[in-house]
Amino acid sequence: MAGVDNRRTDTRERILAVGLRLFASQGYANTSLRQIADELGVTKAALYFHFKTKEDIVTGILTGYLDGLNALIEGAEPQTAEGREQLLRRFAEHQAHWGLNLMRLIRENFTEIGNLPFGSEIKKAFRRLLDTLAGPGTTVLEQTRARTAFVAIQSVALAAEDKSADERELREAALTVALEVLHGR
Amino acid sequence: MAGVDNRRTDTRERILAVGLRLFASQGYANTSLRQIADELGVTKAALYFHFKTKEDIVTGILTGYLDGLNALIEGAEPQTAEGREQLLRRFAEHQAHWGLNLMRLIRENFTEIGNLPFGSEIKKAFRRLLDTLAGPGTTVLEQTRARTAFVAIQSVALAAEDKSADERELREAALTVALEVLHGR
DNA sequence: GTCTATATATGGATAGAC
DNA sequence: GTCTATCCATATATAGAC
Repeated sequence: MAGVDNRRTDTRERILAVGLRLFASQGYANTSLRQIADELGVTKAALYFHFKTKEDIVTGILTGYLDGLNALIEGAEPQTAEGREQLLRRFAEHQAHWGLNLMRLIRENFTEIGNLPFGSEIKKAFRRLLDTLAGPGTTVLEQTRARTAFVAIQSVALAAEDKSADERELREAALTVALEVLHGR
Repeated sequence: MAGVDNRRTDTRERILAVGLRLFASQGYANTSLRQIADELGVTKAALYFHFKTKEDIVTGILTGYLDGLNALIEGAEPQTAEGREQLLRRFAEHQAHWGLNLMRLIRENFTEIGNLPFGSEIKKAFRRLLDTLAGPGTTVLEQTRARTAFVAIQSVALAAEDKSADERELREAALTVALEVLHGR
């Protein structure tokens, strides 16, 4: 039957999970394949059965996130204030869905990730998101509002680092503030 | 006379300048001493006359920034709303004074920098700044406002990346939005 | 799918001459 | 203050056995 003989068919997923955690907490360049392999109880060579390069691992971690982000932007209605607020809400949900470690990997390792070929796609998506969020025919002040709303959502990862408050409460507060700043309350 | 025979007494400063630019644009781990040396037209070994380790270079880059930041926080009056707004204004000036590359080095390489011994001091200072900015006896919502005001100022570096708008205008808009978000308009 | 062994490159750092 | 030469550790990646 399906699912019976897959004792280690999940190795690929486990590599992605450990890679995400280590990349997020130590940085991409500072995390070696040996470290990932050790945590999984395998050797470095085993990783190369599942991924051709180190970069392929981080690509595997980020690809679903990027696809969802692009879908968000694609489906937005940037002409109306309601449509832009809706986009901001969906972005907040998207961030919550992918979790704190992925948020940290992207935001707090922005240079490292953004300089990778795949990472530049994420940078492009972020820029499209900011432009869409700001709306058409935008002033610098409106662009600043959109950007601030965007980083307000992202900053949940910063707050959740060593706070006693629970993540859900932090997300709700961040969304509240982000929404009110988006169009000047 | 002083200043006559200093053809290369400024090498130390030039190392810091090139290091800042490369660390900010490529990341700390991804920038080799060889690359810094090449841009200066010297060899790696020459760097070791001026700095004992690679880490000492990034410490030299960040130390003035950290001292100024701590002085800001020390001199703040966190008991009143006016005092907290004043702190935010001074933080904005401080960021402007140290420039975009240093802002990027800290914010967009947060994991790499923050995991260095010296970098953890900056993380601590940021946390003190956030706490001070939020004021005494703070709710989650007020903490979120303080954090959002903080990242709004930081996000100038993100905006200045490929925009035609001038840096000064971006800074003013960021401060305006940050101030209005700090205490809920 | 995972292992051992190894090729190959590059990094930070030091010794000692000039 | 800068150079050449080198040490040494660690990194990614591959070959081939099991």
